[in-house]
Amino acid sequence: MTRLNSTVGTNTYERVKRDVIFGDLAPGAKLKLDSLRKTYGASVSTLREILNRLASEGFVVAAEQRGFFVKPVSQDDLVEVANLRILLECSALETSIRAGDTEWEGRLVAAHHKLQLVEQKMLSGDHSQKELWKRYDWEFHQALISACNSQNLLALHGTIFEKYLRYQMLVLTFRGENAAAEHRDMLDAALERDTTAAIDVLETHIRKGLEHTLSAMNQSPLWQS
Amino acid sequence: MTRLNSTVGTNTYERVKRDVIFGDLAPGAKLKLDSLRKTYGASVSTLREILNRLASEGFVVAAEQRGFFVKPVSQDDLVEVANLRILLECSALETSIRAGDTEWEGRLVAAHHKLQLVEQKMLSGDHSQKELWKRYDWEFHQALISACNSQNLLALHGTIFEKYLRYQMLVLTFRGENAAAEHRDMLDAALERDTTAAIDVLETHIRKGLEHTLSAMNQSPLWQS
DNA sequence: GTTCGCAATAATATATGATATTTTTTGTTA
DNA sequence: TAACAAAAAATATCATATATTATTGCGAAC
Repeated sequence: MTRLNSTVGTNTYERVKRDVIFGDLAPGAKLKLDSLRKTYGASVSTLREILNRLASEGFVVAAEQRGFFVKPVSQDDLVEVANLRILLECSALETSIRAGDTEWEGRLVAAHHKLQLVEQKMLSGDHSQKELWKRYDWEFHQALISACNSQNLLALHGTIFEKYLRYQMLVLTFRGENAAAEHRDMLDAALERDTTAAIDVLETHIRKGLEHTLSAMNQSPLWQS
Repeated sequence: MTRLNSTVGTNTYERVKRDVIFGDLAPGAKLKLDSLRKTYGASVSTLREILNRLASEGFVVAAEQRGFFVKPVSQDDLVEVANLRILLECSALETSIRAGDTEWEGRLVAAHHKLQLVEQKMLSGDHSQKELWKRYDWEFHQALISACNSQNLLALHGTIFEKYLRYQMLVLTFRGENAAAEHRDMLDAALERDTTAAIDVLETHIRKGLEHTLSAMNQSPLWQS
């Protein structure tokens, strides 16, 4: 019973990636193959396949002949990632609103409903389900752009979103009522097919999230690399 | 004497990637590990590392338990790639023109000079150096956006550019005087810091290239997947 | 006679442990 | 303290074993 996925490689890949994104593997940390072998219970070659994949996605840095490291974090990098998320997600949102059909609207309200429930819970003080919250956040944003008709764009956006998410998980804070309101506004604008309004809210949403994360990074001198 | 790069992995990676981009490995072809082992003279594990990397970059498709395939081509995919190139390259060009210094201008004129020389040669009938031409084309576009101040953006653009290039190599045609004129216009606009003009020419440049490639694909029914 | 289902076999992919190379650390001497 | 050699640790690569998928051949049913 090794999850639903069949191969050791795929399973371990997801575990390692999750551990990078959620900070269980610290930024900049050396990834010694032998240690990983013990931690994840996979062979060196299998782990190397995984690390190579993660390196080309940018979650890991590969240094020729000197092994692998968790990708370091920096404020500059965060700004780059946020700007890229704005560029990709806004562009995808525009075509998605234009092309979205009834099915799309259905996905939208469904995703927002689930997200909104968790957000309410967090607003009332229950911060126990951060991972679930972030998953629903991802699903909502994903639903918004899902009708953009470009697999390539969706794939690129997916990785960028995950990189952005990593920074959010590192500072571990919740922007509360504001973020929830922005999500509501985006849903409304999308259903009304008000492209410019939707894009506007989305850009603000990301920019505010960026500032929020940046100032949280400034608070603790850990990330000042 | 195995090139300048040290490891077998890196060298073979570049060879395989080149063979995908230049069509020596046909779109959709099965990549049997044992055959590859003979062709490239690297072990199966090393090759799997390479194919995993190429898969996450989108040059190869990995099918769980059924191996690897060269990424198929299609007109839809080409359109996606071209649109993504427009999105990324225009955005990068804008900030690059804004932020570029004298060093940047130097890189620009140097890159254009080299490109222009090869283009002249091709215009006068000498089509013997397509690979060099494409390399200079890449270097020129790269130089234009090199001052955009985002490693993340440059990396993403790099891969998209290579995917676009692959389609151009598959149809193997030369757009001639027009493309050369557009390159000249871009150089001029960039040096004059005329952002909108530069972006305008760039977008046209890519759109015309797209149409050119699409119609070449329609000519031969090979790519009608 | 053809098609379908099913076993046996071959081909292939995945995963592992062992070996060769390279880098890093340690310890000794000038 | 610096330079350098030897030892240790870690990476890169390979050959091989295991698990999965694809193919072939055969017999039963239509």
